[in-house]
Amino acid sequence: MRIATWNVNSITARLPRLLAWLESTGTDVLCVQETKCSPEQFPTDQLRELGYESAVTATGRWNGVALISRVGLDDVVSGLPGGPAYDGAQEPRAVSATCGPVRAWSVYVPNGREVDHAHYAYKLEWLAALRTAVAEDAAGGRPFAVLGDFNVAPTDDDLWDPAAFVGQTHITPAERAALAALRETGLSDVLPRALKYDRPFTFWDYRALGFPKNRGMRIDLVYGNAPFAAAVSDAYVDREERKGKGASDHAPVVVDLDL
DNA sequence: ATGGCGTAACCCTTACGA
Repeated sequence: MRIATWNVNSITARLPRLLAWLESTGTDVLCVQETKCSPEQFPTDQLRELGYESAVTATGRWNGVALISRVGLDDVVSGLPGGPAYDGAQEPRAVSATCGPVRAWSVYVPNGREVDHAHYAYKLEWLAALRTAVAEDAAGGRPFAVLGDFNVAPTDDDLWDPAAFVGQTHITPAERAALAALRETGLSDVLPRALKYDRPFTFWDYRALGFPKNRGMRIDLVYGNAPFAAAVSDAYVDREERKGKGASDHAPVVVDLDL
Protein backbone atom coordinates (compact mmCIF):
# COMPACT_ATOMS: atom_id res chain seq x y z
CA MET A 1 0.00 0.00 0.00
CA ARG A 2 0.98 3.61 -0.52
CA ILE A 3 0.74 6.07 2.40
CA ALA A 4 1.63 9.76 2.24
CA THR A 5 1.62 12.99 4.22
CA TRP A 6 1.01 16.46 2.82
CA ASN A 7 0.57 19.89 4.37
CA VAL A 8 -1.83 21.28 1.79
CA ASN A 9 -2.09 24.85 3.16
CA SER A 10 -5.89 24.98 2.73
CA ILE A 11 -7.68 21.93 1.37
CA THR A 12 -10.20 24.23 -0.31
CA ALA A 13 -7.54 26.09 -2.25
CA ARG A 14 -5.73 22.82 -3.03
CA LEU A 15 -8.74 20.67 -3.94
CA PRO A 16 -8.19 20.40 -7.72
CA ARG A 17 -4.54 19.52 -7.18
CA LEU A 18 -5.36 17.15 -4.33
CA LEU A 19 -7.92 15.14 -6.30
CA ALA A 20 -5.66 14.92 -9.35
CA TRP A 21 -2.69 13.93 -7.19
CA LEU A 22 -4.60 11.13 -5.43
CA GLU A 23 -5.63 9.71 -8.79
CA SER A 24 -2.23 10.03 -10.47
CA THR A 25 -0.26 8.56 -7.57
CA GLY A 26 -2.73 5.90 -6.47
CA THR A 27 -2.19 6.83 -2.84
CA ASP A 28 -4.19 4.61 -0.48
CA VAL A 29 -3.87 6.66 2.71
CA LEU A 30 -3.14 10.39 2.87
CA CYS A 31 -2.42 12.32 6.05
CA VAL A 32 -3.35 15.98 5.52
CA GLN A 33 -2.39 19.03 7.54
CA GLU A 34 -3.51 22.65 7.49
CA THR A 35 -6.93 21.96 6.05
CA LYS A 36 -7.87 25.52 7.10
CA CYS A 37 -11.57 24.72 6.91
CA SER A 38 -14.55 23.97 9.09
CA PRO A 39 -15.77 20.36 9.21
CA GLU A 40 -18.69 21.41 6.98
CA GLN A 41 -16.33 22.84 4.36
CA PHE A 42 -14.24 19.67 4.14
CA PRO A 43 -14.62 18.04 0.68
CA THR A 44 -15.93 14.74 2.03
CA ASP A 45 -18.27 14.17 -0.94
CA GLN A 46 -15.67 14.82 -3.65
CA LEU A 47 -13.28 12.42 -1.93
CA ARG A 48 -15.98 9.78 -1.55
CA GLU A 49 -16.60 9.95 -5.31
CA LEU A 50 -12.97 8.96 -5.74
CA GLY A 51 -13.43 6.08 -3.32
CA TYR A 52 -11.94 7.63 -0.19
CA GLU A 53 -13.31 7.90 3.32
CA SER A 54 -12.31 10.90 5.42
CA ALA A 55 -11.73 11.58 9.11
CA VAL A 56 -11.48 15.29 9.84
CA THR A 57 -10.45 17.25 12.90
CA ALA A 58 -10.88 20.94 12.09
CA THR A 59 -12.40 24.10 13.51
CA GLY A 60 -12.15 26.69 10.76
CA ARG A 61 -9.62 29.23 9.68
CA TRP A 62 -6.46 27.81 11.24
CA ASN A 63 -4.79 24.39 11.54
CA GLY A 64 -6.94 21.33 10.86
CA VAL A 65 -5.89 17.76 10.02
CA ALA A 66 -7.43 14.82 8.23
CA LEU A 67 -6.95 11.20 7.25
CA ILE A 68 -8.11 10.14 3.80
CA SER A 69 -8.21 6.42 3.09
CA ARG A 70 -9.48 3.96 0.51
CA VAL A 71 -8.33 0.91 2.52
CA GLY A 72 -10.49 1.41 5.59
CA LEU A 73 -10.81 4.05 8.29
CA ASP A 74 -11.65 2.61 11.68
CA ASP A 75 -11.32 3.48 15.35
CA VAL A 76 -10.86 7.19 14.64
CA VAL A 77 -9.48 9.30 17.49
CA SER A 78 -9.92 13.03 17.01
CA GLY A 79 -7.33 15.25 18.67
CA LEU A 80 -4.31 14.55 20.86
CA PRO A 81 -5.39 12.79 24.06
CA GLY A 82 -3.82 14.60 27.00
CA GLY A 83 -2.63 17.39 24.73
CA PRO A 84 -2.14 20.95 25.99
CA ALA A 85 -4.40 23.89 25.25
CA TYR A 86 -3.32 27.16 23.69
CA ASP A 87 -5.17 30.34 24.58
CA GLY A 88 -7.61 28.18 26.49
CA ALA A 89 -8.50 25.87 23.62
CA GLN A 90 -7.43 22.50 22.22
CA GLU A 91 -6.43 23.15 18.62
CA PRO A 92 -7.17 20.66 15.82
CA ARG A 93 -3.69 19.24 15.26
CA ALA A 94 -4.03 15.45 15.41
CA VAL A 95 -6.25 12.67 14.16
CA SER A 96 -5.53 8.95 14.16
CA ALA A 97 -7.18 5.88 12.71
CA THR A 98 -6.66 2.32 11.59
CA CYS A 99 -6.33 2.12 7.81
CA GLY A 100 -6.17 -1.50 6.75
CA PRO A 101 -3.01 -2.99 8.26
CA VAL A 102 -1.64 0.31 9.58
CA ARG A 103 -2.46 2.50 12.55
CA ALA A 104 -1.66 6.06 11.41
CA TRP A 105 -1.59 9.53 12.90
CA SER A 106 -1.82 12.78 10.95
CA VAL A 107 -0.21 15.55 13.01
CA TYR A 108 0.37 19.27 12.64
CA VAL A 109 2.84 20.18 15.36
CA PRO A 110 2.57 23.79 16.61
CA ASN A 111 4.93 26.19 14.87
CA GLY A 112 6.39 27.85 17.96
CA ARG A 113 6.79 31.24 16.27
CA GLU A 114 9.74 32.54 18.32
CA VAL A 115 11.86 30.91 20.99
CA ASP A 116 10.66 33.29 23.71
CA HIS A 117 7.02 33.07 22.61
CA ALA A 118 4.35 31.19 24.56
CA HIS A 119 3.69 29.22 21.37
CA TYR A 120 7.18 27.71 21.62
CA ALA A 121 6.57 26.37 25.14
CA TYR A 122 3.26 25.05 23.86
CA LYS A 123 5.06 23.31 21.00
CA LEU A 124 7.35 21.46 23.42
CA GLU A 125 4.40 20.51 25.65
CA TRP A 126 2.52 19.27 22.60
CA LEU A 127 5.42 17.07 21.48
CA ALA A 128 5.77 15.63 25.00
CA ALA A 129 2.05 14.79 25.04
CA LEU A 130 2.38 13.18 21.60
CA ARG A 131 5.14 10.94 22.92
CA THR A 132 2.96 9.78 25.80
CA ALA A 133 -0.04 9.24 23.54
CA VAL A 134 1.77 7.07 20.96
CA ALA A 135 4.09 5.08 23.23
CA GLU A 136 1.93 1.97 23.50
CA ASP A 137 1.21 1.68 19.77
CA ALA A 138 4.81 2.52 18.88
CA ALA A 139 6.04 -0.41 20.94
CA GLY A 140 3.38 -2.76 19.61
CA GLY A 141 3.49 -5.38 16.88
CA ARG A 142 1.11 -3.69 14.44
CA PRO A 143 2.57 -1.37 11.77
CA PHE A 144 2.25 2.10 13.22
CA ALA A 145 3.38 5.54 12.10
CA VAL A 146 3.07 9.20 12.96
CA LEU A 147 3.07 11.28 9.79
CA GLY A 148 2.81 15.00 9.35
CA ASP A 149 4.26 18.46 9.59
CA PHE A 150 6.48 18.31 12.66
CA ASN A 151 7.73 21.89 12.32
CA VAL A 152 11.19 20.69 13.41
CA ALA A 153 14.19 20.00 11.19
CA PRO A 154 15.76 16.91 12.80
CA THR A 155 19.36 17.81 11.81
CA ASP A 156 21.27 20.65 10.18
CA ASP A 157 21.33 18.56 6.97
CA ASP A 158 17.60 19.17 6.84
CA LEU A 159 18.14 22.91 6.27
CA TRP A 160 19.24 24.70 3.12
CA ASP A 161 21.52 26.90 5.26
CA PRO A 162 21.86 26.27 9.00
CA ALA A 163 23.31 29.76 9.45
CA ALA A 164 20.03 31.26 8.29
CA PHE A 165 18.19 29.66 11.24
CA VAL A 166 20.41 30.65 14.16
CA GLY A 167 18.25 31.90 17.02
CA GLN A 168 15.03 30.70 15.42
CA THR A 169 12.58 27.92 16.11
CA HIS A 170 12.52 24.57 14.25
CA ILE A 171 16.18 23.86 14.98
CA THR A 172 16.68 24.32 18.73
CA PRO A 173 18.20 21.56 20.89
CA ALA A 174 14.96 21.36 22.90
CA GLU A 175 12.85 20.76 19.78
CA ARG A 176 15.29 18.17 18.46
CA ALA A 177 15.39 16.50 21.88
CA ALA A 178 11.60 16.27 21.79
CA LEU A 179 11.85 14.42 18.47
CA ALA A 180 14.54 12.14 19.90
CA ALA A 181 12.28 11.37 22.86
CA LEU A 182 9.50 10.52 20.45
CA ARG A 183 11.81 8.13 18.57
CA GLU A 184 12.75 6.48 21.87
CA THR A 185 9.25 5.01 22.03
CA GLY A 186 10.32 2.75 19.15
CA LEU A 187 9.86 4.98 16.13
CA SER A 188 12.41 5.68 13.42
CA ASP A 189 12.66 8.43 10.83
CA VAL A 190 11.70 7.00 7.42
CA LEU A 191 14.04 9.09 5.28
CA PRO A 192 12.62 9.78 1.81
CA ARG A 193 14.57 10.05 -1.44
CA ALA A 194 14.92 13.44 -3.08
CA LEU A 195 13.78 13.44 -6.71
CA LYS A 196 16.18 16.30 -7.48
CA TYR A 197 19.27 17.71 -5.76
CA ASP A 198 20.89 15.90 -2.87
CA ARG A 199 18.54 16.42 0.04
CA PRO A 200 14.86 15.53 0.53
CA PHE A 201 13.45 18.92 1.53
CA THR A 202 9.68 19.01 2.00
CA PHE A 203 9.03 22.74 2.52
CA TRP A 204 10.12 25.80 0.56
CA ASP A 205 8.90 29.26 1.59
CA TYR A 206 6.70 31.01 -0.94
CA ARG A 207 8.78 34.14 -0.41
CA ALA A 208 12.15 35.07 -1.88
CA LEU A 209 12.10 32.42 -4.63
CA GLY A 210 12.57 29.69 -2.05
CA PHE A 211 11.66 26.83 -4.35
CA PRO A 212 13.59 27.90 -7.49
CA LYS A 213 16.67 28.43 -5.31
CA ASN A 214 16.05 25.17 -3.41
CA ARG A 215 16.07 26.99 -0.11
CA GLY A 216 14.17 24.22 1.62
CA MET A 217 13.71 22.41 4.88
CA ARG A 218 12.79 18.83 5.77
CA ILE A 219 10.10 19.22 8.41
CA ASP A 220 7.41 16.86 7.11
CA LEU A 221 8.32 13.52 8.62
CA VAL A 222 7.26 9.89 8.77
CA TYR A 223 8.03 8.25 12.10
CA GLY A 224 7.31 4.52 11.91
CA ASN A 225 7.66 1.69 14.39
CA ALA A 226 9.74 -1.41 13.59
CA PRO A 227 6.98 -3.37 11.79
CA PHE A 228 6.20 -0.28 9.69
CA ALA A 229 9.85 0.45 8.88
CA ALA A 230 10.45 -3.18 7.95
CA ALA A 231 7.67 -2.97 5.36
CA VAL A 232 8.99 0.17 3.60
CA SER A 233 9.96 -0.56 0.01
CA ASP A 234 10.43 3.06 -1.11
CA ALA A 235 9.98 6.61 0.12
CA TYR A 236 10.33 9.91 -1.73
CA VAL A 237 9.39 13.59 -1.67
CA ASP A 238 7.13 14.48 -4.59
CA ARG A 239 8.71 17.85 -5.36
CA GLU A 240 6.83 17.97 -8.68
CA GLU A 241 3.75 18.87 -6.64
CA ARG A 242 5.54 22.00 -5.33
CA LYS A 243 5.84 23.36 -8.88
CA GLY A 244 3.62 25.79 -10.68
CA LYS A 245 0.71 28.04 -9.85
CA GLY A 246 -1.55 26.90 -7.05
CA ALA A 247 1.02 24.76 -5.22
CA SER A 248 1.18 24.36 -1.46
CA ASP A 249 4.43 25.48 0.14
CA HIS A 250 4.92 21.84 1.25
CA ALA A 251 5.46 18.81 -0.99
CA PRO A 252 3.95 15.39 -0.23
CA VAL A 253 6.12 12.68 1.31
CA VAL A 254 5.18 9.30 -0.18
CA VAL A 255 5.94 5.91 1.40
CA ASP A 256 5.40 2.55 -0.26
CA LEU A 257 4.83 -0.44 2.00
CA ASP A 258 4.86 -4.18 1.36
CA LEU A 259 1.61 -4.56 3.20
C1' DA B 1 19.17 44.59 -8.16
C1' DT B 2 20.19 40.92 -2.70
C1' DG B 3 13.87 41.13 -2.95
C1' DG B 4 10.70 38.57 -4.65
C1' DC B 5 4.15 34.96 -1.26
C1' DG B 6 -0.17 32.68 -0.36
C1' DT B 7 -4.30 31.83 2.51
C1' DA B 8 -8.77 33.05 5.02
C1' DA B 9 -11.75 36.13 7.02
C1' DC B 10 -12.06 40.33 8.03
C1' DC B 11 -12.70 44.54 5.63
C1' DC B 12 -9.55 46.72 1.68
C1' DT B 13 -6.04 45.05 6.55
C1' DT B 14 -4.56 41.58 9.49
C1' DA B 15 -2.87 37.16 11.33
C1' DC B 16 -0.31 33.39 10.28
C1' DG B 17 3.21 30.62 8.31
C1' DA B 18 8.71 28.61 9.46
